[in-house]
Amino acid sequence: MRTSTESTKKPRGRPRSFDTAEVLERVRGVFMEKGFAAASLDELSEAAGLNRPSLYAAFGDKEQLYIQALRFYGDRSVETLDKILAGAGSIEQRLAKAYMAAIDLYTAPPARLGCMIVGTAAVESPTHPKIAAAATELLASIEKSLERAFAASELPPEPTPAARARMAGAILYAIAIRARIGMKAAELRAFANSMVPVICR
Amino acid sequence: MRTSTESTKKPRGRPRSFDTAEVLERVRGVFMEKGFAAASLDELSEAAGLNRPSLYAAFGDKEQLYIQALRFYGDRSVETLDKILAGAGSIEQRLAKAYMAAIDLYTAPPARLGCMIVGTAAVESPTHPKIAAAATELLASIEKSLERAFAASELPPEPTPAARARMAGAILYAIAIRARIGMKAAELRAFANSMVPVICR
DNA sequence: TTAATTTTGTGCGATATAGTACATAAATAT
DNA sequence: ATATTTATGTACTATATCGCACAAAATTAA
Repeated sequence: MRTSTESTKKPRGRPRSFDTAEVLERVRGVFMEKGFAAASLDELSEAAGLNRPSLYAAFGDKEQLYIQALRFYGDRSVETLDKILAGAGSIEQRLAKAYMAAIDLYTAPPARLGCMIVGTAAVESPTHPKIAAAATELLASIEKSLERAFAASELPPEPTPAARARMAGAILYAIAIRARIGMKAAELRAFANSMVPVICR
Repeated sequence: MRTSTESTKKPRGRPRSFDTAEVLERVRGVFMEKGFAAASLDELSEAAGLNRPSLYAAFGDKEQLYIQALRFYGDRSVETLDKILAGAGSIEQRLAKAYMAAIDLYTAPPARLGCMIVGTAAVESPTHPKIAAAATELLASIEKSLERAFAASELPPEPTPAARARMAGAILYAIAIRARIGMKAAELRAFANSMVPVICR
């Protein structure tokens, strides 16, 4: 019986010369720096290490490629967030840890590119409904993850877990924006740390 | 003696057939919908009602045109914000009013395009330093405006006016992002209203 | 009226860009 | 071995995009 996770089957034709995850990661780097529209397929295929026809055959057109890179990035981010929030320590400590990890990612040298969802997907949303849908879904996942953490915490019930999650999410998005516009990591960390007790009051 | 505000002098050659403010406003609409890179000069000049060479002569290249539209938008936004924050009512009421005005702007039909600074300028920042500089300046103006309002209020001094301003600004940016990704005005208003007492505690 | 000055608009050119056709290469199935 | 299948890479096409040259138009200065 064939399951969808059965990956040890030998494919029929010539084997691929690339690893999907690595290509999506490299492609994501170009999209993150330039945005969707300004990233040319020449740059993308060069960064990916394979040429345009192979890109098209494997991922479809530019929009589909972008969405796959976005989902790849977003899913891993949500996973990381979940792991940190499910870890040890007080909710304040875990939230702070999540912010620090996000800031590290958003300000990773050499450039401070922020978050792909907030930083480039949002711009394309009005003209690319599929990108908007993916971005909406990912932000919802992030806030669900935060909400679960608040719901499982011993905080007062009054600002509801959902309200706290919206607030914590808003701070995260603002951090991403500020990173991309040029704010340094140290300043971002100070801001995030100052917000943790406000959210967890 | 000639002052820089002396505008009643008769210019020398053929008079312009357009109003600068109106052109910048129309151009801004195109940039807001498509973003910087995806907005073509053909679309821009058509929306502006004048042809490309006139656009170039009057505003310079695409980047300069974008920056002028951004500044035009940003300066007016800061002005409006200042006016609302300097108005009557408690600081809570004025902050809420400022958020409601921003949400009206961000969700103005037919599309929900959010804020030009947060929504499109941030994306271009890594590749266009001049746009990054303008965006940084404008966000600083917004936060200065908020800070002045908090400093003049009777709130407890403990979260400093600057800290409150960073927080209020972060909420504003998150609203802009969520608007552009598709969140409805009613939901945004509920979120903003829930945040006002937290900021003004 | 003539010269000087600035704006306008048609049209051009160089470049780049998205997407694809087609022949070649590398693997498995029989 | 031969056929089948999938991936690769060169080369191509159609389009569109940015920026500008240049002549005509509209105004003021003299």
